[in-house]
Amino acid sequence: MSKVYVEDLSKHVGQEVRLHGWLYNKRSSGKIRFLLLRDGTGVVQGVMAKGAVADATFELFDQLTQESSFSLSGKVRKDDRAPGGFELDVTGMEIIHVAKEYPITPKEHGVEFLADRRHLWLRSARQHAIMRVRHRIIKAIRDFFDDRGFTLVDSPILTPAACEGTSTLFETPYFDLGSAFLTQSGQLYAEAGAMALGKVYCFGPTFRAEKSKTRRHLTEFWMVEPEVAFNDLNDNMDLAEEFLEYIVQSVLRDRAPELKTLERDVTKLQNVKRPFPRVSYDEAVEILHKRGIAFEWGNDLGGTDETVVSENFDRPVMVHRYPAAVKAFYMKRDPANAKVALAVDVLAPEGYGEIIGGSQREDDYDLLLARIDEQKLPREAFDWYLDLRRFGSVPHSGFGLGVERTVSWICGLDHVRETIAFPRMIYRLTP
RNA sequence: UCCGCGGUAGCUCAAUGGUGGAGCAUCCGGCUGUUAACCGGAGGGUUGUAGGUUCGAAUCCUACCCGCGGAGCCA
Repeated sequence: MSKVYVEDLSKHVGQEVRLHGWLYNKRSSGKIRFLLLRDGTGVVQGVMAKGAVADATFELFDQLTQESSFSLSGKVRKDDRAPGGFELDVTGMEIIHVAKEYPITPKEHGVEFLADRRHLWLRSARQHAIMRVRHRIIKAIRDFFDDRGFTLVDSPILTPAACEGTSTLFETPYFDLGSAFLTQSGQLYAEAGAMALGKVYCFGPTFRAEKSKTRRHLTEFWMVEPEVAFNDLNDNMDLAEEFLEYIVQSVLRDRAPELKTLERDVTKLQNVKRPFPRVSYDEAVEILHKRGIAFEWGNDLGGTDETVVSENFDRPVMVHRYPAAVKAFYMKRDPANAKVALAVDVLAPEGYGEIIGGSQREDDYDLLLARIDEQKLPREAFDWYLDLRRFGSVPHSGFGLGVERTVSWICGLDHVRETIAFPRMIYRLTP
């Protein structure tokens, strides 16, 4: 008898197969009994009628508790009544482990209760779907860059100092060298990589010790950061929109059942095609003023400001040329207007906010050094970074995409805590 | 750090000054096509903690603890 997974049942109609999994739920109508087997690839209902299986097998049903592990053998039957399209007429069952009373019932639960049991919560259909979409997004990210000649250059997680000098970092003792900090961005290292390999990306976890308490923040999150030598801001925006289109269309193509489980309105995702609207910060401020928002030129866009701007478009919008004062020291100023930086943020639709932040980098040694001094950053820490402007400096650009915010947007979630298996937040370090 | 909301059965909630309830989960019984199955029955409580007001507090007051959401910061 062949050992199969639920997702492959369509290839075994009429055959006797064996499945291994966990009890998702069971129902009984006396002499006919139904059990839902979950194996990680899907859920299938096994049907047992008294008399059709050995009495000993029929009675095993009573011992099975929710999430008990067991194997089921039976004949695969196509059945339009089944949500997955197939059912199993059970011929045999073997219990592997009888689960203790399972805390997550098929009814509603609060976020704290579920978060405390995140290791079990992952077994439920919704979380399963989110993890599958997340994985597809990450695969799309890697495929996109790999297919376009980028080289993966991983940046260090332990770093000697702040990359941007603004965020609060996690600090840890580091032998005789004092303190190390968990990275908040791999960008500076990616720039070094781009000068060596042309087109690179780094992809890893990043850490922010800020006490943010919102639906868009985690203290540990994943970020992918491409960096390309000889790309200017426009090239950077071209890359960003092609990238996002590729991710969204890949998920739409390969994860339709999961999006359905999540009850995601996919028509909103189908719009995500090039070209994306590009508005300058000045134009974004105009949009805000037209909506009656008292926004002062020079400020950064807040969460609600971003939502208002993005509501004007049916796909991600790229806002470029922000006031230099609110942006990082390494961003190049616009030659046409020294007050603004050649920066771009990509705002996701439906109020999901900033999912990409990027810029053309300052490639002039003297200007970069002046910025470092202006922001009172320690020169020594950036000496290696300045080397990139001493030895064959070139125009270059890149951006960072926040994986969790992207997953949250594509899945239509209301909080990023569900986008990663074990979220780390200000008041949560477990499980 | 600031602002707002909340904490009652294992879970989700009701009870707003007068005998703490319901649904689900658990246990027992019934049902040959159930889809968060359904029907009948049972057990299950120091109402977050400490103090105060009152004849009487889940309910009103004070402090603290914990959580949630938002702001700032950012992806």
